[in-house]
Amino acid sequence: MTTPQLTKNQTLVFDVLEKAEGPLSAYTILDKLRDHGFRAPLQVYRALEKLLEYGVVHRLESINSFVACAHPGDDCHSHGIVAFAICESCGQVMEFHDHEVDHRLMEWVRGQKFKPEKTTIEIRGLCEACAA
Amino acid sequence: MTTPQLTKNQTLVFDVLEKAEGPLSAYTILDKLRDHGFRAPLQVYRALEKLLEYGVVHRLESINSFVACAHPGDDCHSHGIVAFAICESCGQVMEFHDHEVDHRLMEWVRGQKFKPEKTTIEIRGLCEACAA
DNA sequence: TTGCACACGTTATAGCATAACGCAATTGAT
DNA sequence: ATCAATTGCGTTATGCTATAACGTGTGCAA
Ligand SMILES: [Zn+2]
Ligand SMILES: [Zn+2]
Ligand SMILES: [Zn+2]
Ligand SMILES: [Zn+2]
Repeated sequence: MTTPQLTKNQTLVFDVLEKAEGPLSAYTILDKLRDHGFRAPLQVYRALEKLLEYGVVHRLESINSFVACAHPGDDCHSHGIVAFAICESCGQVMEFHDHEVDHRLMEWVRGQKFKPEKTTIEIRGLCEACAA
Repeated sequence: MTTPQLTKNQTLVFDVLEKAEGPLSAYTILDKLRDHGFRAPLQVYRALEKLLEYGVVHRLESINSFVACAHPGDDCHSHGIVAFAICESCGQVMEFHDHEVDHRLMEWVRGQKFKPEKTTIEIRGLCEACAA
């Protein structure tokens, strides 16, 4: 997916996510953009929808939040499943991928003749700093 | 986790999930139990909390739903990560696990000194019947 | 010009989850 | 037996997450 020129709202939402320390909920993004004229959740959700489509933002299903892609310009997303480690204490997110994991999962779905559309791998726990 | 005797509400919720064809949302469970005296979401959520703790029910993070464990009595959950394939057309869920996937993910977290608490693997797509 | 696609704004509503209070039953120690 | 702690339960209220439905304006191509 090639990323077209972002619109004004898409740029605002993306900038907020990029500058954030960790993942943000849609409503948190909304609050951060009230000064820029945002008034309603849909303004955020519509921008997020496009940013997700372009692959520059990821949705963390297990915490209903969104995060800027940590590998911009990388082509990893086109040939692999993205995985996340999420610290439940400080909110830090690590994005990674593992071809062997991808391969095993895709072997399994192939055996089941299952047609995958979107795969979620999220590990919640404590990062090194917080576990100490 | 050994499963103690379930309470009345826990039994009702679990029975609904066991008899269901696929995953159910908490509010769908609530509706199915109104005839049995359920009036409020908390009655469902409190039962689910225990059932999840006992490991007899799983939560599907990507679709905000709950499903009865497909491997009752199995000890797989104690030494591996559970994965799900969810058909977005018919709602059918396949629960499986793959030691190699577990191993690779745990290798990764060990390398990062990340302390995992709960891992989610969910593949959304189309089952064989629905993809045809 | 006309039709279409798209971004945007707004209001309302739907869907998911928990806080906070109080009561009753159970358990386990004194 | 009594008291305290724990647990389950019921209820009301609230908060968080997400989308439906309607209308506006703009740019572009047929
Ligand atoms: Zn990414
Ligand atoms: Zn941390
Ligand atoms: Zn299971
Ligand atoms: Zn299906």
